[in-house]
Amino acid sequence: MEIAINISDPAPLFAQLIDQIKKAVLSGELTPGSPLPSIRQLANDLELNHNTVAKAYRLLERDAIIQTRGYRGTVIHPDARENCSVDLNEWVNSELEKVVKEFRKSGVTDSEIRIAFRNVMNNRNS
Amino acid sequence: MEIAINISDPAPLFAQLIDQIKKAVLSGELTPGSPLPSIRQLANDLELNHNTVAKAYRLLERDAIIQTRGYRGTVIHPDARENCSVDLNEWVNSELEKVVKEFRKSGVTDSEIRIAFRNVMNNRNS
DNA sequence: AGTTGTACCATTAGTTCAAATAGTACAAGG
DNA sequence: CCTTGTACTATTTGAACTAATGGTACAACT
Repeated sequence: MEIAINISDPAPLFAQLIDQIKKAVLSGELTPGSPLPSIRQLANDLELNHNTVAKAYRLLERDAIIQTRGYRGTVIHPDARENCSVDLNEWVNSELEKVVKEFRKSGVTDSEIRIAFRNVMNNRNS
Repeated sequence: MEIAINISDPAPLFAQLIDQIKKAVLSGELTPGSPLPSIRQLANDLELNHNTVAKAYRLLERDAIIQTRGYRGTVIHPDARENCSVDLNEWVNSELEKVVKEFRKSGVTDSEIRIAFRNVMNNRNS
């Protein structure tokens, strides 16, 4: 499979990686069980840092699009195709939009919302 | 009434102002109808910018703790005392905490939550 | 020995935002 | 004329966060 990273693209590199692998899954180029290049190998080919590739792989595995098997390498997840259309980020987006809309309607300042958000995010027990 | 601003206090100046006026209301030092110094006057006394004081007054009026009457000055709101205990910020905080907790439980990255939040806040139509 | 994913730490550059200051301007009174 | 609250714009300072890089290390397997 071919992966092309565009440095001048404003999208983050790890996000470009995720997008391209998802597209390859949706197009059928990658099917369940298909092996993916190892993190270090891909990082080397694309001239990226291994941590950048690892970040993309970590997120893809969380969304059950790939499966990492440790020393046995990484393959496409059995349910990859279905999970490609489940966008966790869209869910987060719409949930946040609901509460923010309520806040604004109640006259809460954007600045206040941001401060409250920062408080919550700094609480590891949330 | 006496207001003391502490520059070395990490709390923002406008927040210190709000706190002190609220305390004065709760202690009974300021009762409904009591006049407050004008924005420019208070700014001058405390050696603050008038915009900083105006910000505090704006928020106090939104929470119905003071009443601004334009050229007739500013006074304490009739329901000031009751409204001092209604903390809008705490409501915002707990609402946000609920959704963030849900996100984290679903494995959403803090970074992803922050990005989604930024998106929502930049949408004026939320 | 070499490879796998994973988990750290530190650092750099760039962005975004909050807080505060400064200045100007307006209408409505006194 | 002076004051009242209000509403802008612009700017500066500092903090916080992201993305990405670089480096090191580990256990488990070939």
